[in-house]
Formats: sequence, C-alpha cells, structure tokens
Amino acid sequence: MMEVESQLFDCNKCAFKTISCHYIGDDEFEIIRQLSVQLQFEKGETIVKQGSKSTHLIFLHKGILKFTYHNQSGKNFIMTIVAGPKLLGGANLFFKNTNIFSLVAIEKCDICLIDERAFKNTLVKHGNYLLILFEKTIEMFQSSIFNFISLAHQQVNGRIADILIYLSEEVYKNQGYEFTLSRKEIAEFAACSHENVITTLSKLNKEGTITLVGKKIIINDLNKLKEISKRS
Amino acid sequence: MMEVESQLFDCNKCAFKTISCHYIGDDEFEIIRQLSVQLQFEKGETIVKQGSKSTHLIFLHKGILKFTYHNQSGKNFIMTIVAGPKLLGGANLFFKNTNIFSLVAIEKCDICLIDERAFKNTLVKHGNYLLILFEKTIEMFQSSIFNFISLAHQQVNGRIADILIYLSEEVYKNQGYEFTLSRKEIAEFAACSHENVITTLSKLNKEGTITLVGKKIIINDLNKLKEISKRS
DNA sequence: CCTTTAATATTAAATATTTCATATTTAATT
DNA sequence: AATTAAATATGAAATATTTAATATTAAAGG
Repeated sequence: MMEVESQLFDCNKCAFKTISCHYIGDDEFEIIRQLSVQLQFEKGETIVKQGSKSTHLIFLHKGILKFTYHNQSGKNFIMTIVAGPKLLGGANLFFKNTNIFSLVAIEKCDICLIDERAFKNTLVKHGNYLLILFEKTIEMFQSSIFNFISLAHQQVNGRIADILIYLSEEVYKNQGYEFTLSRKEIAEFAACSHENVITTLSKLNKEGTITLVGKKIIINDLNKLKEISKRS
Repeated sequence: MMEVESQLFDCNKCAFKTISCHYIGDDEFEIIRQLSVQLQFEKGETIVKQGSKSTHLIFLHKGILKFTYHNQSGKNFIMTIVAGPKLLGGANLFFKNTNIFSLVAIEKCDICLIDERAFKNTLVKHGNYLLILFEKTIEMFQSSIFNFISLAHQQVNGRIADILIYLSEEVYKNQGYEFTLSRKEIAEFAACSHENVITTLSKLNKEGTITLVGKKIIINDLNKLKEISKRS
C-alpha cells in the first residue's frame, strides 16, 4: 500500500463527487473529502481484511479488485470481481462492524477511504442521495447473486463460460482482455479445482471459442459461450 | 390468494408500524397504510412472480416463504427462506422494475402489499428511517449469501447440514420443527438432486443425528451437524 | 372405497469432479 | 546464466453426484 503525498487523482473530477453533488452541496462534500484518504494498492495487496473492524467506506476510483471469503478449513472463494469507478460499502462495510469479506487488488487500484461516520451524518440528511446509494449497493449484490445462481445450477464448464462472459462484459468491458487472474483464482470464482479450469480453458482454446496468448484472452465466439452456459 | 374484508391483523399492533413510527409520524404512517392491502396466501401459492412488474413492497406479517429463481432450462432454485415478520422489498422489488425472483408461500402467509411510491416519498424525507431499512435489507442479503458460500465450497452433506441448521435457527426457531418443505424443495435449496437429499437425510436419521417422524424433524445432535458442515 | 398421483426411498450404472502424480513452461531470484 | 519457485498442463485413479429404474408409502380426488 502506498500513501500518497501529492494527490493520486483530482477530487474535483472524481465520479463519486459528481454523483454526490447531485444531491448534496459542495460544502457538505468538502467535509467528507477532508476526512478521506487516497491510497494506491498494487496487484495482490489486501485492501480490506476479512474479520477486521470496518471504519471506512471505500470508493474504488480506478482498478479492479476481488471480494474474497475464506472459511475455517482454509479454502478461498471469490464472491465477485468489480472494476472502478464504484463505491464499495453497502455490502461489506456499511453496517457490520467487522468485515465479512476481504477486498484484494487484482490490478493496481486507486482508492479513497471515506470516513463512515462523517458520511452517514450527511446521508441521513439527504434521503434522495441515500436512496441512490442504496440502489447502487443492491445492484452490486445482484451481480454477485447471478454468479451464485450460475454456480448453483450449472456444471463447471457452464460456470467458467459465465465467468468469461462476466469479465468481458462487466469488468474489462472488451471482447479481448489482459487476463490478470490466475487459473487458481478462476477456480476460486467458479468454485472448482484449478485443474478443471485449466482443462476447460484448454478445450475452449483448441475449439477456437476463445484464444489464449500469454496473459491475453480473446473471446472469438460469444454465442458459443452463451450456449455452453445455457445447456450445462 | 384471499382478499380480506375484515382485517387479517391489526395494523396498530403490526411490527412494521412499530418500527416505522420510531422514525415517522403516525399521520405519515396512516398515508402509507391507506394505500396498503392485506392478503392471505396458502401454502404453495405464488405471492410474487419472477418477471412480473414490481409495484409494491411486501411486508411478511406472519408465515414462511421462499425466494425462488428458475432459469431457461426450467430448473428451480431456492435462494433463501424467511419467516415473518419481515419487510421484503430491497432485494427483489425496490429498484428493479421487474422482479428477479419469485416469492412463494411455504406456509400460510399473512402479508401486506405496500404501495412503493407512497412509501418512497416518505422514506426520502426521513434519512434515519431509510438507513434502518437499508440495514435490514442488507441483513437479509447476507443470510442468503452465507447459504451461497456453503453451497460454493461444501459437499452435498455439508450443504444439507447447513440448511437444517439454518431452518432451525433462523426460520422455525426451534430444535424440532414441522417440516413443510418437501425433499425436492430441500434439493432446490441445496442445489443437488432430490435423491441425494433423501439419502443424506435417511443416513442422518439412522445415525441418530436427527429424528424424522412424519413431517416432523428433530435435531438431536447440533454439534454433529456443525461438524459435518465444517469438514465437508 | 378405489384409483390416481405425488412424495419418499433404495439401488446400480453413468457421469462429473477432485485428487494425485508428474511434466513442462514461465517468471522471479541469486 | 543458473536456480528456484510458481503457474500451466495432462492423464489416471478415486470419489462424489446424477440419472434412471423400480418399490413403497402417503395424500388427493372421484
């Protein structure tokens, strides 16, 4: 983690400020801003640790991170993967005083730690603002719920197909993308063994449905993936 | 579904009113109440249908219902099961204009349909009220997320053990309970075949960990169930 | 009361998945 | 450049799970 002397990004151009100031005054935002800290995390660094106390909301300004959960037996599990800009708070941090998930950077992440108390004070004064945040939070939940549904009644190749589609459409927003996730991480997302991921990806690669070159993946036949997802 | 002439339950003694009137005035609640309708649903009846438009929040006054999802291939899946009194809205109905899950009664349910618009109008005026509802909604999400986690990295017997514990602790609130769910429904909750459920329950019954008598189930050895959940 | 249907139960065969063993490639470190 | 560790890859054996076939029991309808 790197604390930043000069600002990482300009608060006046930040998406969080833009949304916020539709509902609250610049002066009110300034109070929140002054209690906020910008930080940068490298790939692999833990931003929030499962089990720790939650005292801040997190605005993911730029970058990609994963929500992870690990159980007593030491198994890791990826709940969802999100790309900035996005406010992370409702799920993990808002009301539970200990975090139920960890947040770990998958790519370099520019984030902003927002003091929860100052933020809540402002929120309760602006119902419409709170309503919008509520909505955004629910949306994020839904994206992970759809992964769970896929996971619950699809077989491994269908789940992996779904993950490839999700990453393409919601995270990297491109048909081809630099694949910063290891096979092991995809396994933690798809809830299967990493061998299974490797086998499935190799097969898709050989078929030509996707192309794997080094760390890069290109989805050649999106319909085929959707078909696999449907029928498995 | 039965529309009720005389009131099913007294609005003045309703838990929803009690919570609400900590934050809003009786006169404001009265406006919401007048736009609300009491309904009774029998076991098996669909209260809200996946895909339909959502125009109301639902307060589950009394009873037990399931959140279900069915995919294109016709497979059903139970997301979670909840017992009243509980406000259902944030997840399914609040912001999406079509419902992404169905709600189906597992036991006789007394519910109250609350006009969404009237409710929202009041909410935005009372930040603290909205914040509490936000919190309750997130809590409900979390309970289903823990089921998903169990589902994601446990084997079938561990998942079934978890479901038995969940039903005992969160839904029926008793070590023994009248089991209104069929084996098929447990299978839809545990995301496995119903044969698997039957085999697992029979085994637990023979071992003495649980006792099955007709529709009744008694958990004799909670620790054993928790152990199964841990090690699978 | 009889008939039909649905739910519960059990087993064997088929399939899916994980685990294990081992090899190769890639990346990181000295 | 050599060494080590990590990631990727593959196949066989072990295990878990589903499917299918069939029987029994309980519930529902005429």
